[in-house]
Amino acid sequence: MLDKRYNPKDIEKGKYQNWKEKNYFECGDLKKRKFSMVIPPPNVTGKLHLGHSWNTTVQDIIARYKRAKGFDVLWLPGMDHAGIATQAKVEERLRKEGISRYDLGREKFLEKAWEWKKEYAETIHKQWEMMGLSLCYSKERFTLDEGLNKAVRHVFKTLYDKGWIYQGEKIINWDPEFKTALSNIEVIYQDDPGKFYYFKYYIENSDRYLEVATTRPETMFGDVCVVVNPKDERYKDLIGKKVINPANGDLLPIIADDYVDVEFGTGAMKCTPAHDPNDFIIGQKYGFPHPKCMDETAHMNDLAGKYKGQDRFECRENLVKDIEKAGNLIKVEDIIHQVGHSERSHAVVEPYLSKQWFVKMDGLSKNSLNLQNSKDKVEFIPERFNKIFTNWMTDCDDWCISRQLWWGHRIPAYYNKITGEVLVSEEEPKDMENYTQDEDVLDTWFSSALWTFSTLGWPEKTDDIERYFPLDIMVTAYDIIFFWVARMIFQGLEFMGSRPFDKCLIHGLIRDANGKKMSKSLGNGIDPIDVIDKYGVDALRYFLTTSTSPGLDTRYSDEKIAAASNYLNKIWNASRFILLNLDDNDNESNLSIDESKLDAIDKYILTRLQETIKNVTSNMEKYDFANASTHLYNFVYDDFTSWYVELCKVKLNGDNLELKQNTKAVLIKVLKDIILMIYPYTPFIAEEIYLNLPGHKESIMLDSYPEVNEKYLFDKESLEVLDLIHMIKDVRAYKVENNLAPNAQVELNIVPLYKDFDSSLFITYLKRFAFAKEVSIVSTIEGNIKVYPSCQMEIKDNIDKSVLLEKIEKEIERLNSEIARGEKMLSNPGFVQKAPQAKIDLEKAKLEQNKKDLEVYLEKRAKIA
RNA sequence: GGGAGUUUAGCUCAGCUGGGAGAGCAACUGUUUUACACACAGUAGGUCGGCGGUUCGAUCCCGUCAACUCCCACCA
Repeated sequence: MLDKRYNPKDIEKGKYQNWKEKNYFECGDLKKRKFSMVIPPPNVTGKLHLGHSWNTTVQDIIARYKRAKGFDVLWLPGMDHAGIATQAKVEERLRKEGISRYDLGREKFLEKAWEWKKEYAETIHKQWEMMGLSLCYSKERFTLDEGLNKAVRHVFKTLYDKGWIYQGEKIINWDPEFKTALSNIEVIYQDDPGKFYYFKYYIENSDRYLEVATTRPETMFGDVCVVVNPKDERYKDLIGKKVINPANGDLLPIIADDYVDVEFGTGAMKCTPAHDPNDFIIGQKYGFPHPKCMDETAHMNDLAGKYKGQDRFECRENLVKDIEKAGNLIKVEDIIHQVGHSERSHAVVEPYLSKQWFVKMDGLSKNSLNLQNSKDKVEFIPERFNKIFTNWMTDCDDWCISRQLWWGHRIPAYYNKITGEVLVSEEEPKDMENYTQDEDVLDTWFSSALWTFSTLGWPEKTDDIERYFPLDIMVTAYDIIFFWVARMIFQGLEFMGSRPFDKCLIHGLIRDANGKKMSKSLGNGIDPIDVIDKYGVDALRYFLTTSTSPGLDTRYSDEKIAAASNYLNKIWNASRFILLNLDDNDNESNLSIDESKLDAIDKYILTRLQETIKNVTSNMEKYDFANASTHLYNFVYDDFTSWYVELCKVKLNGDNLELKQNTKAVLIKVLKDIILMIYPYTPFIAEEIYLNLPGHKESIMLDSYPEVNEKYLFDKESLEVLDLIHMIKDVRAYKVENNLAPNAQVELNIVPLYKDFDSSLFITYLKRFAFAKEVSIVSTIEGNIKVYPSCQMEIKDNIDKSVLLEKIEKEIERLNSEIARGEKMLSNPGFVQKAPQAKIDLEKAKLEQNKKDLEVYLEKRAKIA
């Protein structure tokens, strides 16, 4: 039997281990239709946050729902080695012990990194368990495991042979802290305060000078020329002459190029090919060299003369001071400008000329765009994210994939020690002694991009690939559409020849109560574990998946979790009440519904139940879990606990044993369906209640999702019970209005409006729930009248005529305005001609009813007056 | 500079293909009614951001303006 209180901690205990041990999470039943998903692999860098909880709960709901719907569900778990992020953490840990990765050397360092991975994998497993995720653990993968490495090598080699992977010397985004190249999307631009320095560049052998402005004076040591616009009248005569670089006295030619904007700054631009992508293009165009003035840690090199060894910002400051002393500083403007920072280290990214590996994007993106224009496209939910995806695909730069790190897939390129020739090969060359392997590793996302099929054993031809690829759905937040979703799509297309998943369900980010992003530095992060401790995991899961709208961000709030918890408590207690009413000999068979004995109230709840199953299911199918849950919530509160369970108490306390038994059967039936529908959201409480129901299976995980049953749809009885409910409400309101106690006794008269009106139903329940001393069936009503579709009701009282008249007057007024509205609508030729027939009929019926009601009230008024 | 999203009750948000706006929390009144005070019964609260258009009819469709948020973009 259920405890008096819903206590999440107690009921969550042991369930997960049990499910896991019984292999309920595993897939492989070939008799069933397959449904497959892979988890977006979390980084092995730390604890999971609420964003993960959200993302994985959505998937768990899908997995559990699909299993209950009879699918063979593969939900593949795994983790990401997260190159830069993890390496940074490991290095940080080492630094605390006073050692650097270079002290250890590559091999030893990697051992440390694997230790780290092991440690954090354990943490992540624990958190998955805590969240109740029904993952197929037997299929678990890691982005750096042997199989995935094989896939990576194969992909690299294939694309290289095709010419779609190449090595090139380009300006890339350099992270001077982690000393590695980054891809464009790993750079975060933010508005930083900066300075715009205006310097005098004297014309050679002249007193005249050119004003040149820059935000990065330290790069002046890498300058090769000054560029002006050929149309710029101010400088026309200077083109071809030379100016003196105020940083080092070098002579720089003045050249002309359209690229320079006459309006911007001084109209004269210094050009540093090795430290700026645009300058690089200009440098190439005019055949300038491209000297670098910094080393890989963004410290100045030989070119910077006396500033050698200084950090770039230190050099900037010193250099400006020196130029000022020399009288060549004109002014300094404070500006706010966009500065690129490394996504991981947050260091200011240095555009830097460097030899790196790239993935050529034009062919891959064209294929993806074609896919999205075909009927085989990946369906984004919500759809607008397709546009985000295709916009990005339409013009994206080549993808820089090499990273100067150790933790990751090492690039399968080998350089001949003598000739320097490059050999790209999936396996080490046989004469390895003649080769050295490329030192670099691949961008983490290179392996993540293959996650949808490499995890199934590709490039081997495995049964899992055959059965589970392509995946049915991918669930992820919108912030990694470019990093991950896009790359999975083009790689899936390239190597598997099809979209990697049919649908891509995009959700938002979780924010704090004020709408701010949760972050460590702000200290506004919420640890899922704390929430679980306080409210239980079911409440957290329910909150995460129901108080959100597709594709939008959501705010965390304690109140919302508390509300979820209250809801679960409600279900708990309703279950408890129902179970308390069972006796020892009740079992599955004597609790099956006898349809011939259903009364109006049973028919009402069963009808509403069918409608609810229909609405919930259709929303589950659309992956709209918020909407689905709302339908269930309303049913649970309004129809089931507020009315049906309350009304049933009459029958349960009565002495009609047959009726009582059938009522219990209906209660159990409705409760069971509710539990089965709430189960994907809140598996723990659902399992606990489920296991207390008669005729339960070994676990709710083995039962199936409720289906609509046409034989439980009843119109007339539903309508009558609805009227009964309205009557009870009206009587209650009447009492409040007249300062009567809630349980004050009243006398009621009822006029049935049709022949087979079930008067005993109304009498019984009005007595109990409206505290009616007496309910009489009459043919006409003298006093305080209320009108319903199936009957009229009078609350007998001795209010004086004037008050009664006033009330009737009010009602007449209301009806008149309703009738006026209806008549206006129906006499509008436009409406009658163009509105759908159903709407016209509805309005006509409403008008008729209102007219009828008005007549009743008018008659009443005449009588009293 | 381009693109997307948001704007509905005091707060957080729903509102499904256009046909008289809803929930949760908060507020107010009442109730220890034998599942639940984590509850029940009831009440109050909204020119659905502004303007214009389409339509018989607009919170919903179109245009425009405003505010906020986010993404993308090489302006030195």
